[in-house]
Amino acid sequence: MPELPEVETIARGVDARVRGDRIVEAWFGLHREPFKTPPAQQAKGLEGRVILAVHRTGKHIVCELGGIGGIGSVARSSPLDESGGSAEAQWIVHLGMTGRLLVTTPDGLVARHTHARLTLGSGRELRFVDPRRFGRLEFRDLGRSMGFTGPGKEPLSIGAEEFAALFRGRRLAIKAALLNQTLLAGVGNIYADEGLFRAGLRPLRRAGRLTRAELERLRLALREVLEQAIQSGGSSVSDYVDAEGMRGFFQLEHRVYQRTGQACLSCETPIRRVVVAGRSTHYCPQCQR
DNA sequence: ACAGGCTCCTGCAGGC
DNA sequence: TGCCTGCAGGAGCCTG
Repeated sequence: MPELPEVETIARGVDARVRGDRIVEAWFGLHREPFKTPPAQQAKGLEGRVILAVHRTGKHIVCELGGIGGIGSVARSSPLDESGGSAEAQWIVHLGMTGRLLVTTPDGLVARHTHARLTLGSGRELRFVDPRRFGRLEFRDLGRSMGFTGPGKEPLSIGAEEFAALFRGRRLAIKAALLNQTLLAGVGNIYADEGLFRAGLRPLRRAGRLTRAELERLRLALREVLEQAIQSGGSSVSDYVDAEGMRGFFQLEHRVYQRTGQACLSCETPIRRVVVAGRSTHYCPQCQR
């Protein structure tokens, strides 16, 4: 399940392969509603545009697109800033649980559950594959709507004060709060568990009851684990692969996630599993208080 | 306003 | 061997 590190890895990989390329043709499979923008409208909006940059916001992949027509936007001398600078449109991809965004050669075998194929000027294709269809695709014309900013704060850059403020007065479990994308954007089930373990905090503690010192441990632990995971190319637990179809390696560094019953790597106490906010949650009853 | 639960969807594992 | 059930979960929606 792609979370911040996996999405970051994919966005970087896609950016490296398609930046400056033009979308010649867009094809969308006719499925019920894996789309936030109707498929026909997306295809119409995408065709002819140059991909200026691809980056991550929370768990979303944002493709910044130039205008239709002239190649002025590619040929510009000043480099494009991360937010897309003079982009005129955006294609926003959320991978859900099982989504993949792949850059392939045109003759590459079309995987089952391929819902979108963007044919690029270079001849390559950008493909969206999503068996479980929890993913979402959205097109935004920036002349008509605001650029995508994401729902919550970025865990890699948020400061201590702002982080603490997110949880103040909240009665829900800290684990549930971490999964709430309108607070922090990008943390999912794996990194919530791993961050809480590294911070030594029990997932069921009420968010608003954590001390300032505990919250600061959590903020730093999350940042550390997310950065390490990005270094490793993400975690491949089910079917996650990057833009090239390669698996990540951070699953080898998981200390609690999906280690129910196994010895804690710090104290050898068996790792416990409980359900919080409908999600399996793994923790060490000895190390986490 | 907030919190918790249900729902979508498919693939896979486990049990009989 | 083959079928069935249950489980995995991000996020939107509904309810209390």
